[in-house]
Amino acid sequence: MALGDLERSVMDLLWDRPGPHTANEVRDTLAGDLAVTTVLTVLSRLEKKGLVQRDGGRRPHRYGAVSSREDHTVGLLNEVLGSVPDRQAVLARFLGGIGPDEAAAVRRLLED
Amino acid sequence: MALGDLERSVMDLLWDRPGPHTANEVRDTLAGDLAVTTVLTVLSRLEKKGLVQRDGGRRPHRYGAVSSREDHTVGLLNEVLGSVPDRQAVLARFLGGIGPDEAAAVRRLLED
DNA sequence: GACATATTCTACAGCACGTAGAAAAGAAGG
DNA sequence: CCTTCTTTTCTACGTGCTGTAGAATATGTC
Repeated sequence: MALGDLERSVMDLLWDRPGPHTANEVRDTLAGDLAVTTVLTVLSRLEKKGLVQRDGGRRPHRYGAVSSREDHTVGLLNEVLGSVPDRQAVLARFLGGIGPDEAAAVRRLLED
Repeated sequence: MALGDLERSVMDLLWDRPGPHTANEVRDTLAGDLAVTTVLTVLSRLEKKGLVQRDGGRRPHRYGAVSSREDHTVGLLNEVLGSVPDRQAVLARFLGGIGPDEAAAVRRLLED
């Protein structure tokens, strides 16, 4: 599920700042001057997409990211890789394109 | 630039079959019963997106993919990775999630 | 030139997203 | 309990993208 610009900004905010947030906090932290209802709409859509979870126990409700930015991004990577018949071939081209420093890092990451 | 379902089908077709194709060939190969104009519209949009190139020398025009499916997909991967502040952290989680066989393949791919 | 074929223009419906007002629901204080 | 403030939900609209294709135009063939 692709994200729009504002949805993305909200997710970035939730990822960057720890803990659950109220809609008003999100609005105050976001750039620009949005209405709270706008933020609430976006948060609801993100919730429906499974990216945000809401604590609706007490008011105001608190919102937080369901998974980390890294896990979410890995999901995107696998989605992209799933759209292709030869995953290996793509990885080959990808690895061929990364710099030597990053290649070393990848090698290091594979020790386990 | 994200692709719609039909756009994706057309790209898959151009990637799977070699050589440039006419709009009619594309239409005949695609599932469903689309009008040629539909196919032409999609091909034009894909051309505008830089994914398809057209040989408009003789009629009917011939269309082909600009880059391989693998190169295009690598571009998508890098786009996804570019949206994140810590690329390395995402790669770490990604590599942690792949199977041992694929990890071995990646290791092998890094020999060069 | 008449006819067949191919391409471009124009158009529209559906959907996702940014955006927010109006209405409803809940809290808080007197 | 009644009023008032805050928060949430409903509803709505403009825009841009995509699937879809007819109408109009251009090009090739005989």
